[in-house]
Amino acid sequence: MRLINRNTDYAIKALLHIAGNSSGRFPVSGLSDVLKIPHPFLRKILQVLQKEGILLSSKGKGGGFALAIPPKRIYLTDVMKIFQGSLELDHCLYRKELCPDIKTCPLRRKILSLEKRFVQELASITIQSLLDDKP
Amino acid sequence: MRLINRNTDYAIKALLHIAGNSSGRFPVSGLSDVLKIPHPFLRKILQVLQKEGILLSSKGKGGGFALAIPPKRIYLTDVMKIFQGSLELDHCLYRKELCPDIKTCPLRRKILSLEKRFVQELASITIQSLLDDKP
DNA sequence: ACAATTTGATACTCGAAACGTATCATTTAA
DNA sequence: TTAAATGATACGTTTCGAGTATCAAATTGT
Repeated sequence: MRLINRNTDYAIKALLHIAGNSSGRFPVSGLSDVLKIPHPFLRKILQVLQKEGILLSSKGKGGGFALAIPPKRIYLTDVMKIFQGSLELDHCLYRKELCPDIKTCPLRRKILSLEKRFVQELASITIQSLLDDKP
Repeated sequence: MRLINRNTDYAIKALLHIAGNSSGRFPVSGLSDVLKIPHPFLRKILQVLQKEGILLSSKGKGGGFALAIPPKRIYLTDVMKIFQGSLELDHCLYRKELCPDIKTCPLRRKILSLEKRFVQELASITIQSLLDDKP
């Protein structure tokens, strides 16, 4: 079972680093060294975060990335949605289509109710709350 | 996010059908018609459940599968473990190895505690409880 | 002006896992 | 003895996650 994929994981690590070291701009090269994430891969991730309005970027010498919004407004679930799509736990897939007994399937009903609470708890996690938790 | 994969989903559907219609033996052919699951695929799934002690099987004419244990002792999490491996939500993978900052990663710590409660709730679901919930 | 450094955009490769099929052997009831 | 069932296992196909490669555009220090 995979709750967090690598894109999300790397994105969170990068955001934590940026949020925890408030100097101006963070170029990918520095981040990829510190976080030990392949440079081109991290770069693609940060570009996505920029498009989504979570990071600011500036080109050229002295350029790099910085937070576009304060850490307490960057939610883990937002990042997950960006890199992993919907947070729904059950897809009830039936060969490309929705499962035909989506109305009556008791498994689906149970899972949906558990899911709701779980996602609510997940939704309370922000970059700021993770920073606060750091040992 | 994929909580339940197809093997598990099909397995649960089959178990629900068998548990909900107490006649002697259920051959794969009948089940695959009713549940609209490809015959050879379902067959492989039921064979696994037999090996795991959840189903009994008998060969030859009039043969088929039946429950080996009562529905209230067949747990969703057992079936998930059989077909999906460990239930852990976070793997903290870092290129095939464990993430190097597994001790300090604040994301991991948070997720672990949420996970624990979630799996506990999942663990209360049995074939019997799903049957009871049926509309 | 220019060279170095940075991001923007996008196409591509690679491998593993999920999903499903095929086949031959064995058992059993009628 | 034959038809109907499972046992065992190998194979194929598709999808997706993970990571690479490359060219273009912008910015800054000299």
